[in-house]
Amino acid sequence: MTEERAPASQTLSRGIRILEVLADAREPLTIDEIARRLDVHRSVAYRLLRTLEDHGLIARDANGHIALGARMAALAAGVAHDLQAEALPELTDVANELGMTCFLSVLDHDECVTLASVEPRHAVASVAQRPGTRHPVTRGAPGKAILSLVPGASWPSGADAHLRDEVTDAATRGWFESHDEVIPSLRAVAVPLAIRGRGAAAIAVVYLASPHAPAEIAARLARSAGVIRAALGG
Amino acid sequence: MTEERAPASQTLSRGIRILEVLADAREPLTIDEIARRLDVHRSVAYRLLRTLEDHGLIARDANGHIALGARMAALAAGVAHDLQAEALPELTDVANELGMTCFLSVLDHDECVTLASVEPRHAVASVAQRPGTRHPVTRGAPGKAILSLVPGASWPSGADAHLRDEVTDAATRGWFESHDEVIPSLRAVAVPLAIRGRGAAAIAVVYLASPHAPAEIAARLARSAGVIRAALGG
DNA sequence: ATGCGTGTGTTCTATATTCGAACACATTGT
DNA sequence: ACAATGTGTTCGAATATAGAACACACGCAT
Repeated sequence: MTEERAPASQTLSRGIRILEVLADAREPLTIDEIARRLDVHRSVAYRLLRTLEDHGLIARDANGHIALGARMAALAAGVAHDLQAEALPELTDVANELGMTCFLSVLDHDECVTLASVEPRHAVASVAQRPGTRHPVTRGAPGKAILSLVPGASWPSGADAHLRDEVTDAATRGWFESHDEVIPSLRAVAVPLAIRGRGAAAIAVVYLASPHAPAEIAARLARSAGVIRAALGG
Repeated sequence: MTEERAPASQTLSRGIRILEVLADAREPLTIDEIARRLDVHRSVAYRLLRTLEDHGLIARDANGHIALGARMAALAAGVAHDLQAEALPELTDVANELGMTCFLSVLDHDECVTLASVEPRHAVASVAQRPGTRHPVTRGAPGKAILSLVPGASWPSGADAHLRDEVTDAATRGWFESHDEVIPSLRAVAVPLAIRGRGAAAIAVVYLASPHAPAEIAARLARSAGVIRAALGG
């Protein structure tokens, strides 16, 4: 059944799993605890940790406990670097004009990952879409906007017929909205952002209440999406 | 001389170097090019890349070329997670009250890394300190603020006597300023942010010109620093 | 103090894992 | 048609790694 033909590197895979474990854990961990969670011998974890430390990806606090290092953030700055660079000014403009948190999301397998976000002056809440947050792409306006760019055949398994109809319907008008889907009582409006040769993306805003009509918001987002796409030759 | 007794993991180190190479390269690379830059056999790079791909840390564009994947951003969100969470609302307040970009930096070996930044409404420029940017800690106001928290013995090699005097002088008044140090014609004001058991950090603002006196700005920053430190039990 | 539990760092050998060459194939441009 | 470039796969040899075992430091209870 499971056509397991993946000749993966054991050592590298374990090293990455350490990073994943540390990102999940909200607190610094000991070597023993990390080895336990990876289900490897402690001396293995030790060598891997030493290597990660050499590269600055992890750091030890005063107690010797281990957490992700600041250089992880520096590495992540290279993700879709040009897209972020072009999108950020636009996100800022939209956030300030509409008074809403505005953010950029991209597709990552079956999840919707926020790459950058900008808060306006009177942010309703600190529920701000922090960069790096992710949730299933089948939920929320940005997710649906992204799905509208993806060939139906390669949709994730969580997509039912109802979702397909909803997405294809909204795709014709060019924008998407959601309510209570990712964060309770929060609304979102999103437009897809397709760039040549790059994965699907979307820009969106979230808000509690707004003087603007959703269609009006969508029009503003679409304008910025056009600017970004033009800048990247998409 | 160099007591090289670092039993590091070759495989993991090479895998990480791939990520570093991809972060540096502003464009997607081929497997051959990556293997060339790592100076390893292509089949080695291939297996490592396959593993990185399994974990979502890299992705291929339409041409099959390779770039950092969105999940890198998700991983990086775990860096100093609690610090970021506590600092972000404060950064936002400061940015909006002073009308300047406000950001959080931490120490990473001999570099100053920006973890989070917030732009105000009327941002003078999109020179916004993007999260992940880094520069030598010996330059700029945030760097000096961070250095003031570091025992002199463990200062980086780039620190001369002049810098030491400057930092110790400013440390007594509690805040730091710089001009033309990191970005030409830009000024910055920073205050140190020491948190129990965690690495040195600082919050700062950058601006071109300001109606506020530097001391006034510093006082506002210090207030937020106090709030953050209190929240984290530092 | 003594013992106990936990955590870190180091050394060592068998072997599983990785290395690197070679092959097959697709694509692109000359 | 041919070379040039890139990708994916196989395979034996060699080496980097896995995991056990040891030495040590620290905190905490008995």
